[in-house]
Amino acid sequence: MNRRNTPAKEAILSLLSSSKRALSQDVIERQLDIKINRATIYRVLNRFYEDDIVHRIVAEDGKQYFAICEKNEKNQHHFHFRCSSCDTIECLHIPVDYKVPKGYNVKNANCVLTGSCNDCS
Amino acid sequence: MNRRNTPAKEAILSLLSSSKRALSQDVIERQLDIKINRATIYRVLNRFYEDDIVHRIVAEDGKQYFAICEKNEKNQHHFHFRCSSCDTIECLHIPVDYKVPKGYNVKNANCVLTGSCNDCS
DNA sequence: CTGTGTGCAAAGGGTTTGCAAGTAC
DNA sequence: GTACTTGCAAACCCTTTGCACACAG
Repeated sequence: MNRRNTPAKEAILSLLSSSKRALSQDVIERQLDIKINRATIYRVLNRFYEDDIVHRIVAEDGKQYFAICEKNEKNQHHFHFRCSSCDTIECLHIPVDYKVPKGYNVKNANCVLTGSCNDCS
Repeated sequence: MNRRNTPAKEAILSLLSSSKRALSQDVIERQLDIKINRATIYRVLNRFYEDDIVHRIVAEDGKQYFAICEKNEKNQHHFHFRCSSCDTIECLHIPVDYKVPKGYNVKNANCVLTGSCNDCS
């Protein structure tokens, strides 16, 4: 399964790279300079996710948000903060600390704190 | 906005009370003895949620799961564990420990660890 | 030229809503 | 009797899929 470079991928990757926040498909579509189809955006994001280029957060609103994986936190679970006022999600760079009962195996962590951020408080 | 006791509410509350797991609407509908409409189940669950009778978890699959609030953990955020093999969610009774940057205000926490549980490992 | 990527439209799955009929109190 | 509840069907929203065409390598 080879991957090809296309304008759509470059645009989405560049947008994610320049954003401090985790973005959802609709926000990405709105912020892109070029018009890219909804389905294409999802396909590109899912490929980035498979290739560990981005991580995916599912928030309380049931929507998926995507953010670039920073090198030093790759495969490292961290908290996310969702501001319900400005409806953005940001990575808090705080590692998630937990212990699970014996026999349990954790593969992924989806931790989102919701409230109001510094700008909105 | 008064609340009335109805067979639907009693049945759903009793099912949630007897379950060790957080349940989604489809599972609730399937496990109920009496037939209750999908929309009604959601309305009852949302009312329970407003009244702090249950808490709501949104998992990576984007679905809502509901579990009875235990007295001693009311308003206390704890981890949840979702087993991707048997597709159940359970409350881990492990408090979520975090600190947020200055000016941030946390109202809710939605923390789900995903992996395989003791039975499925 | 071959196989990956894209747009479009439609389908899918979970959740909510409008409305008329039912029922708790 | 009044206001809350329910069932039904349809609407909504986010995400995925099928298919034909476009295009990167």
